[in-house]
Amino acid sequence: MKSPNPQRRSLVEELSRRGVRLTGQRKILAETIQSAEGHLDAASLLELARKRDKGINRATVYRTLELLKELRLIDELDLMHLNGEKHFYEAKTTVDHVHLACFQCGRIEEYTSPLFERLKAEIERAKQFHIRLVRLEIGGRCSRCCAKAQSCAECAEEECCKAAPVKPPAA
Amino acid sequence: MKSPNPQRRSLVEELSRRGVRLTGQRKILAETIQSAEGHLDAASLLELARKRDKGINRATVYRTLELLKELRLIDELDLMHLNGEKHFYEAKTTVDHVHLACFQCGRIEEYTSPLFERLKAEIERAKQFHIRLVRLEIGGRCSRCCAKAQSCAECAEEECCKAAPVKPPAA
DNA sequence: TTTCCAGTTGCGAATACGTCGCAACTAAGT
DNA sequence: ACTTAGTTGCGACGTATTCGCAACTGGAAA
Ligand SMILES: [Mn+2]
Ligand SMILES: [Mn+2]
Ligand SMILES: [Zn+2]
Ligand SMILES: [Zn+2]
Repeated sequence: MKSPNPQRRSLVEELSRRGVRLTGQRKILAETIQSAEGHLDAASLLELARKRDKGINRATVYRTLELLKELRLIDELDLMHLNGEKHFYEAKTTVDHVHLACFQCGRIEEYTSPLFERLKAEIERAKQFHIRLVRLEIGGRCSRCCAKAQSCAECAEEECCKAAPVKPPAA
Repeated sequence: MKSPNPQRRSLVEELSRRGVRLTGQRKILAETIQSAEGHLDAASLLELARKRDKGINRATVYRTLELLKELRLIDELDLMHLNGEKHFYEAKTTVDHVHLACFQCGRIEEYTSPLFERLKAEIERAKQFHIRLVRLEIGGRCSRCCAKAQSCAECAEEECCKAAPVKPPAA
């Protein structure tokens, strides 16, 4: 579940570079997001941040997430609302990635593709739309859960998910 | 803001075809969603449905949305949470479409592309992931708002959105 | 260094959105 | 018509997020 691409600068560096006031809370929150292995929701972020500063408040977490979103240093995700309506956050990576959420086991996978980049470029051209951020989220059944399923009874009026052979992405 | 592709059957037809109990409320809600010009949130759907049956309850709206989602007759959208955390709903179309939300004017545009279809196919193959539903949402500035902007001062450390010439999508 | 203040924080109450349990109701099969 | 499993209305509840305001503080200026 780790990001497929490294960030150029740390979130904290990026904040000071942009003249944002660097409070203790912001440093802790930014570093916590950056070093998290997965995708954090606001509550988990608060919990982790409190290990470093017991006093950090929930409102500050939300305000900081808003700030980082605005500055496009983090992305906000739904992850298919597999469990409640909360949102998840991750430090932006150098190249956008797709999120795949398995409805059966809840695992989240990530995927990048030149085809995704081409699609974005096409949209900008065709619609003359200036893209600021992109979210491609997919729900379904992961390979592991597909393999476990004996038949495709769960697939409901649809061709089996085990049919396709593995093949490397072609741009 | 209307769907770019027609549905094969009406939602109500689809419900009875699948042996779902057809209550008055479900008929009204399904028809309301289908005939809506835009993307409805739960509150708007309730309001519209109440024009036909004053008694319809909020809980029924949420339960029906859940049902229609499960049956994959509607899609759920965030539309970039331009205004609150609510979700939006629309009848599924024959081919998936991208949603483009303008942060400046709030307009929602839709877009389909063979490239999008190719990307989905690639993901299914490469990750052996059985896709059940897809949500590609993009936030940025629409062509109208790009045209209105004198300079790209708002674009913030980024190339201007007016640079690219119009070109038809190439699959 | 010390001063200063715009910007930030903690707090608790408020809001927004969605969910639940349960008794009353109804679609649809017999 | 009878029956009953599934559905609804209702109001209370839960969870995620926001807000107003007084106290605090980063960092620029003196
Ligand atoms: Mn990710
Ligand atoms: Mn959402
Ligand atoms: Zn799985
Ligand atoms: Zn616009």
